[in-house]
Amino acid sequence: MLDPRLLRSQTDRVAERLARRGPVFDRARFEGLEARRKALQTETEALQAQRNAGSRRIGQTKAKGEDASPILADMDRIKRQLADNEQALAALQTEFEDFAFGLPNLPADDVPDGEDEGDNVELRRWGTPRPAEGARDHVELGEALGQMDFAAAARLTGARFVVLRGGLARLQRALTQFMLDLHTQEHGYQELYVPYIVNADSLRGTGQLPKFGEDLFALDPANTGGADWRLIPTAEVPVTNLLRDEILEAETLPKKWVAHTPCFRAEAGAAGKDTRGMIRQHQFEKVELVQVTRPEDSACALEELTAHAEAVLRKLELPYRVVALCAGDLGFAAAKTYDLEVWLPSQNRYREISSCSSFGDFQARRLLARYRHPQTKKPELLHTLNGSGLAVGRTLVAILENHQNPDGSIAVPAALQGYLGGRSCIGR
RNA sequence: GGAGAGGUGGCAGAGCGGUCGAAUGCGGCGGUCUUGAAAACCGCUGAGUCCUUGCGGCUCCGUGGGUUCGAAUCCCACCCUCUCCGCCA
Repeated sequence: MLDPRLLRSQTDRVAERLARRGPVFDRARFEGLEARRKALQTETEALQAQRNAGSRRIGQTKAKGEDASPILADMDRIKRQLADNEQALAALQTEFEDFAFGLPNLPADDVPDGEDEGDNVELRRWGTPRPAEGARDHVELGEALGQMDFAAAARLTGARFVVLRGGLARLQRALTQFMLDLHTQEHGYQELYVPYIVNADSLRGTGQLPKFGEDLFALDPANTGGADWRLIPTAEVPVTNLLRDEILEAETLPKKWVAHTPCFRAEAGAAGKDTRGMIRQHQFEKVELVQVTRPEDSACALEELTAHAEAVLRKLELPYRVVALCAGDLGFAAAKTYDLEVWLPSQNRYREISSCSSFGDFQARRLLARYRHPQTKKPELLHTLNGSGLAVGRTLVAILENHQNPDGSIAVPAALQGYLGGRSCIGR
């Protein structure tokens, strides 16, 4: 969430920066809420101070063996008024929090202007895109190999799932191992294993709740003791929430974590989009990079993290481009985002395969994720970043489409062959 | 799933319903001493938040309710941890 103090003290500036995303900030509503909160909170805290002072006096009076009943009579009035005030304040605070939690992050100053996807700015390209002519798509290739089966998955579960067999199942595993090894051995990340089911507090911490609950699969409360547990939509949730309510020592920073998890997305509102193939599934594998830095280091860390994700594409010999998202296309919690888009010849265009974002202190504030400043010794909010490194399912799609041979077999990039028992080709 | 014990500051660990945000120890920071370090001694040392920024106020002792003028302390429910038993990949 945004800094409430900044919101109050520099409302103009905040409104201006939020306006770059579009009409997301109802300023009149904010100012109304804020005026009521201020009055009510000040009054309530004053009453609490009276109550505390009165109670103390009663204790002292009784200790001296004197009669405390005059004070007690006065306390009755304070008590009743306080009960009313506290109730009203709690309601108002809930309303205020709902409002504040609904506000997206401020775009970083160097984020390009723009309303939507069309205004994103391409920064660089790598590799030579394979022409669309003669290129079969991954569904055709996978099914012809007899190793990618959507019909079977539909029978097991429903739409937007897949069964992989033999070489392609192994290819997915190989891709995962390759990515983990690259990030841990060459890029300095620590590998984590984390729960795939998280509670509502964790989802609030990273910003999936309260706004985006419909995109998450929820467990039956009958099986959770009534708790609100969801399947993770990304490893970002359990990994970043490791910081919740923590105060880290400065010398332990930056934290660089990598985790491979399945990701579960209800994809509410995506009906009709990418219904063919493995591009948009309810369940997919992802290797996620997370960094936690001091505030002054987060800008560099984003460049570094993006380069780490790019390294995967290069080693897999997959043509891609890097795009800076414009203000209007930024995700809710992001201050700045680079998307990596891999070339898909069957679609004759680049498709997102990784999204690398800096969140500034937006997530850290919700999480109360802090570090102790070496000079002031005071806790200060950390900066969080993450990016896919990469989405494994989409990487598999890209491998198939970019490295297909005329006979329908798939050439295995050199970097991956060691993970496939030395094989250089996946065929029937 | 059953039985028992327990959740208090960075850690360990006290805490008769009444100046308790909380003894004490360790750790950390600063100082004295020292050529330097250690030891010893002295002092400081939780977090969040509000406003009229004051040597201010409020909130926080697993979570949520309740009793009370007043709750870390009493009552209820839940969560978690540990030990033992059962079950299980």
